[in-house]
Amino acid sequence: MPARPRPNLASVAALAGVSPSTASLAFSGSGPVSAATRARVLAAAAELDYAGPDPRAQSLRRGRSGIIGVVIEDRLRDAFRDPMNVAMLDGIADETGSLGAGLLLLTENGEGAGSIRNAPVDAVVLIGCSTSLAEQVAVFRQRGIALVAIEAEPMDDVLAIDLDNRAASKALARHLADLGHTRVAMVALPLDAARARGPLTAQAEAASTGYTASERIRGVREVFPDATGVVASVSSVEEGTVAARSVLADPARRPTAVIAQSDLLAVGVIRAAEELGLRVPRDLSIVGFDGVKLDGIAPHDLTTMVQPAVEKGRAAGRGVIALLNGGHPEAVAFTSRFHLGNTTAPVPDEQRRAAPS
Amino acid sequence: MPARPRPNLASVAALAGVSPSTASLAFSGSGPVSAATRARVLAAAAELDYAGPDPRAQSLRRGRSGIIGVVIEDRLRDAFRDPMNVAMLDGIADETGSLGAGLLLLTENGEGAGSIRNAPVDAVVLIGCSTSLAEQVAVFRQRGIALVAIEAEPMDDVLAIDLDNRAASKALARHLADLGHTRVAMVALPLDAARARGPLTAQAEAASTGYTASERIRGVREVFPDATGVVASVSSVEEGTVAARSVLADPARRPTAVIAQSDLLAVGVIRAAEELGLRVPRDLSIVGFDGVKLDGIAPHDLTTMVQPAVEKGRAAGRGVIALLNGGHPEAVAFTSRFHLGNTTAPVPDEQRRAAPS
DNA sequence: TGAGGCTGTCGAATCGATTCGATCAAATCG
DNA sequence: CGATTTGATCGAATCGATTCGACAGCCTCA
Repeated sequence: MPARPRPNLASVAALAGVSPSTASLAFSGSGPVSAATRARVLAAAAELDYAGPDPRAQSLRRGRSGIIGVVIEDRLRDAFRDPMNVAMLDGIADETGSLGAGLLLLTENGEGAGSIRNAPVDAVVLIGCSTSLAEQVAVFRQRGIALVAIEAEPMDDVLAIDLDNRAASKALARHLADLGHTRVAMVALPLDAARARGPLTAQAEAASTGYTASERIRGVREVFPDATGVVASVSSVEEGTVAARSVLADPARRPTAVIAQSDLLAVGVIRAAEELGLRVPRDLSIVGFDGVKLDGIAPHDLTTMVQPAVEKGRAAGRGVIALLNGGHPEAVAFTSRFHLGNTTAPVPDEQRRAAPS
Repeated sequence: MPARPRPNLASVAALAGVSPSTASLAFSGSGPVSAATRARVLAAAAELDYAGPDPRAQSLRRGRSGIIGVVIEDRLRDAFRDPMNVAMLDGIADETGSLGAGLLLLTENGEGAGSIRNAPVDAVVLIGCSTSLAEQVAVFRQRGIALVAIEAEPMDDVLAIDLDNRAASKALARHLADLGHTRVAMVALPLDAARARGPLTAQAEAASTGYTASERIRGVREVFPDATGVVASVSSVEEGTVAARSVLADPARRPTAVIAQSDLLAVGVIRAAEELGLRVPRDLSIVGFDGVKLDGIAPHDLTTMVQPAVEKGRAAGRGVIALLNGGHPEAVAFTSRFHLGNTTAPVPDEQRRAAPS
């Protein structure tokens, strides 16, 4: 067998005795083709083992690839550990699936071939991306690729899907303030692509490119201007424990409340507190963010802000579709809902006295 | 501004005063081009706001899109809830990332435009796919797309990455048998794409298209031919609880041990057992599968088989690369490792007496 | 000085399909 | 029965880049 070349539409057309244009119509179904002709074309295709029009050629000709890129500035493993990201992805898929488009996972690290800038996508959704992506965004814009960003610094020609991170964090902080807390520490999400773990210094805060983390910090600072904190390297329970250990290490300057920037981190903080023999919420109040349904933390019920993650993804998906249809969708802003659990309590009297020292 | 058309390589070349072929060389970097010429071309590109060669055209010409499809026969939300799937994905990305290729998430449900069969991918990795995908696989084969399947029924021209599901499950069953258990129930992974929850009937078992689930059942049956069971609709803690409730409902015919087909399900079983006031492992032994690092189940330490999920993904990724390079990689079979936790114990005497009834 | 080897550049074919306008036959209408 | 509409099919241009072979200079070495 001489390993004949892969069949193409032209060869199928030739075998069927029709022109390529007719064969194309027979496959796409759009256009007047007699039933007999279509049958002949399909038969020829079957005989040649032809699988249908080549998607690559189609996408060139049509100018559409049917692929939507999702830029995740993180290792897949880390990104998907956070249920929020998965939920958003699912929301996007929900909406764009009807369009018959697949989601292409793009991570920034593919430095080699510059995979991000060379991806044949029709649109791109940026999830939790830092402003350091500006360069890539510029390329997408040049290419005329529709852009949607979930929780990012506002950018021209980028449809923004936002969350009230600042106000929501402020509400949590206020809740703690109302309970009498004054010594409050934060466990923050990564501030930049480097994702280094460490103390939350003014310097690190100023240099932050992480929009979500920064906004949440700002919200807290509106109530507790001088709150200290540490930065986690990823949103996970383990990382929360590690971060909390350093926050709670010194009994002398131990905070009475910890504001974790995600529920996963918050659970980690609870674990660290338990390790140290602290009772939650009696000795330490803890709040999270996201509203993940966590299991395994019973009897605790985390006080947190519940955010509509799937809805954010859906909105992004709808935005993509609207943009691809030439529409001008408007930015969407979601709000979080306060959930009062049992991980916060008033500051005990002896702590209260110690506070102003 | 007359909204001039998007620039292409030809227009850039014209502006730079060179031929398109030279301009192409200037961009690709492969080929002898004088520094001066390259600079002129790049300057022209900048002036026209040209973002570089169009990926769609490149992929047509080159016959490669640089995209690797990952077929997940499930809703994204459900698939990514299971850390095993995420780990595999991460492993794949690890290896193929060097190739500068992105991962395209393909779910079977995109019935509309037939997105799966029309995806411009160079290779496809099937994860946890049932044999009902045979049709799609045939299309990929026709297209000359490299195929790798993780845990699937062996197929021609599909590189198999396998796990010792049957032997591993048998080992777990044997462990329970050695402890004296005879009344054992299974909580199985979904048997087909329908993912219906329900009892594990002989009929359902025979009709199963889920390779992994079937293999694990068979392994158990080699020790406990008559074990009963239920089928879960997805691998998650909640679903494990739901499934376990029905398994443990009737005190008269309650099993003394439950074999869950995933650690997530197993944790769900533990929860259900605790709900019913059963002590684990004293009243009920429980084993899982996967070796997920689960938190929040302390003081329990699940007895399970630890499987190398990331390594499976890596092997798949390497297989993809080898196939794309025209190689003939060999099938890989991974083995699981037994982990003895504290969720299994000998059958108590009173139960033992009741058993032969 | 002439043959041979590089280098830099260009022409033209090619990847595989889509689509607009043209053509031609058959069917409908007045 | 001639004119017009309708339906099916075909030709040819087009999408945007890559790449092979050819060609012209220029340098080197005998």
